[in-house]
Amino acid sequence: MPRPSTPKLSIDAIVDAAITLAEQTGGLFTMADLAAALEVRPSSLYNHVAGRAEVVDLIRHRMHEEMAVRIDPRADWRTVVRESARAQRDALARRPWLTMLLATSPAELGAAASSIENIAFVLSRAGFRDADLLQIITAIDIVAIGASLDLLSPERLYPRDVLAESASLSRALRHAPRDLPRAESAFVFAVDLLISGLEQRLAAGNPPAFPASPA
Amino acid sequence: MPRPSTPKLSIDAIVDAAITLAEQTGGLFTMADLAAALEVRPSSLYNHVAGRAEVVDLIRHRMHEEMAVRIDPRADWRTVVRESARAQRDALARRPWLTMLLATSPAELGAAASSIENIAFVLSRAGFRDADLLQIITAIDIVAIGASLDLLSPERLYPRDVLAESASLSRALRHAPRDLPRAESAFVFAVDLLISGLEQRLAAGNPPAFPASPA
DNA sequence: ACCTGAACACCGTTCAAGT
DNA sequence: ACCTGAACACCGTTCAAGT
Repeated sequence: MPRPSTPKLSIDAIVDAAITLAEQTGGLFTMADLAAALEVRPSSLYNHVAGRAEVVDLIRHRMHEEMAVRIDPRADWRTVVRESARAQRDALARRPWLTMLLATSPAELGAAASSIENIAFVLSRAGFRDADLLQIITAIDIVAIGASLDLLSPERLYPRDVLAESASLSRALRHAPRDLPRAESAFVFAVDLLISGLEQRLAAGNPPAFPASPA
Repeated sequence: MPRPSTPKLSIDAIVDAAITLAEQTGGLFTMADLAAALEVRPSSLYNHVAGRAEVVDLIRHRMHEEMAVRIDPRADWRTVVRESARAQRDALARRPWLTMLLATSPAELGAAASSIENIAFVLSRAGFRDADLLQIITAIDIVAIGASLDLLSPERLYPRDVLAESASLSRALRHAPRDLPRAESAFVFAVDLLISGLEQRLAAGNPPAFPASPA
């Protein structure tokens, strides 16, 4: 029974199924699996999308929408930095294997632009130099992306025999906090370092060259 | 002429060719291409490696070796942090599309363990708490990995029409430094922020809870 | 021990045929 | 307009056959 009166497929349904599939299998989906999940033959998909690459693009677009945070332009800049890093990391952390899709995303940042505009506004008002704004925003990105990839690493990073010969390292591991997963607490720690560094930069009168830089 | 007196293939030759291929094509290699580059039929490869997955594992191992830095245990901790972040990012930056391989690497950190031991030693001697060492080391990782992925983003991130409506953002872009590529200067900036944050943490007497954390 | 050619299942994609 | 089945080129992998 080809061509039912009401279409079985839609772009949204395809993207939904692809994301669900990616979540279940851990990052890969085949057109065959995608078709099966939608109870359709593979060739039917091509009536709605140009190919697998377009499905990936659509997923990417969906993720960028998820990452757009509502930033209150009157909030404290520390809160804004912390919350935007958090929102971005959480969106990636929910599907860490898709981080790679985002990293290679060309320009696609239209959806996120309004939140970025707000971040830039808040930072600017807080007293940061125009010349630093892009770097600060990118630094937040870097930490969010790096932290979500870090999430793919196993909880125990070092084999036992390595630790036997590494006094400082094994001491570090023995004393590491256990209330949160390693990747989670490291993310919070890194963001706090970032904010603390920014505070110091503001306090130092916003120097053109970063004080710690030339060493 | 099958079976020449001297073998045409070796594991090292296969890994070398696979890396070269990955560099040229931008991250993907097929067994067919790999065989062709080695002037051999695809099936020959299976006399030396179990399959494509093992080649990927071998590449990963090679990269971890490259990332192991010689750390002078007597150096200043700031220098150590900066140099180890740099070494790790550069190794990834040379082949950014392989960063994903590293991110998912299970445990493989034997090769890097001695440099990490040295970093932990230096940080510990500088006065950082045992409970913070793993988080500091992971924060360095996060920035290095995030920065190398950032390298895959295009130089111009925001489409023109977006900028028209974003006053602060477009002002940020106009004033952004142009002496270095965006990804490069953002990496240096982020590492400097990290170090600056760590300095402040030391100066504050190494508080158990990070000062900036609860907000 | 190691290279080869033929074969397999699977992949993404195309397209004429149906309604 | 939209689903289908048959077909294509390509992929990773296996294996008996060669030396």
